[in-house]
Order: sequence, then C-alpha cells, then structure tokens
Amino acid sequence: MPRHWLMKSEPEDFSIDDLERVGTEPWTGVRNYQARNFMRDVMRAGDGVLFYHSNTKVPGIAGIAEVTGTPYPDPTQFDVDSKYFDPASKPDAPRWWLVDVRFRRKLPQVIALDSIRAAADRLGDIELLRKGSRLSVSPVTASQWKVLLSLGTTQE
DNA sequence: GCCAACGTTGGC
DNA sequence: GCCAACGTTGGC
Repeated sequence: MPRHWLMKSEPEDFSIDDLERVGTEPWTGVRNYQARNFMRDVMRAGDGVLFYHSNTKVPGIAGIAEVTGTPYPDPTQFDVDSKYFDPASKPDAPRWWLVDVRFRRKLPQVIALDSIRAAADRLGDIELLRKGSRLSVSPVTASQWKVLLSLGTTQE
C-alpha cells in the first residue's frame, strides 16, 4: 500500500514549476538524519508526495508528485564543488540517501499554510503543524492526505 | 555524557 | 531581515 509524504522545497531553489519542467528530479541536499531515514528506509515507488513551498511569501502545498525508482546515495555528498559536499561521507559507506520525485500535477492554487492550520482539528497530529518543526520530509496519513487535498478543491 | 556555541530552517 | 526553534559539533 502506497504511503504519503510531504516534502518541502524553497521555490527559489526548486519549485513545482521546475519539477513540471524536468519531470523527475533527484531529491538532493537533504542533510537531516530523520528525513534521510524516511527516504532510504521507508519510501517506495508510487508513494504520493505533497510538494510544499517553504520560506516564501505564501508557504503551502503547491502540487502533487510521487516517489519513483529506489533509494540511492545522494551524489552531491561526494561532489567537492557542491554546497552539499560532505567530506565525512565515504563512497563505500554513504551517509546521505535520496529518492527521485516525479511530477504529477500542479494545484490550481497553493493550499496555504494558513488554511492547513485552520483545518488542524481535522488533521490531528501532523508533523507540519508541530511547533518548531523543520523536518523537510515527513509522513502524512491517508486521511490527512484526503483532508489536505480537499482544502484545494473547497471554496473557503 | 553534558552542554555551550554555532549553523540552519522557515514563518513572519 | 529578524529570530525562535532545532540539530550538530566539540571541549571538557
């Protein structure tokens, strides 16, 4: 059974429009162990992804994507010219792993963090709304997925 | 193993 | 641009 996820990206770096353009993108640059563990150990091809725009004027869910392929080591950790280079990581024991993310669709309008917060009672415990949460890859239950997407089709 | 210092995230 | 919250590092 496919799982569901929320993945954050700063649109200035990589937006839903960028994903639509390229089709599939390796989710490079995650340097948080919890987020890595989700990608390396739990994510599987076909899992649904809520593409979230963070650190922007109207933060919120901008589109839908999916996990594709199988997890593999993040190549940027070995690239000395990358800002994600990690000198402590060794090729025979990679520290950072990623998955590829494939575009599904863009939402007609961003589901703003404000309206997500307004639905907190229907969402229950969700990582995105935890105080101080900064986790860039986090699980979403099937029912939370439904509630979140309904926010995009309802007139508020 | 503690914890201060530091760097980063991300809403505002 | 500010800054609270968080994760990591490293001295002890």
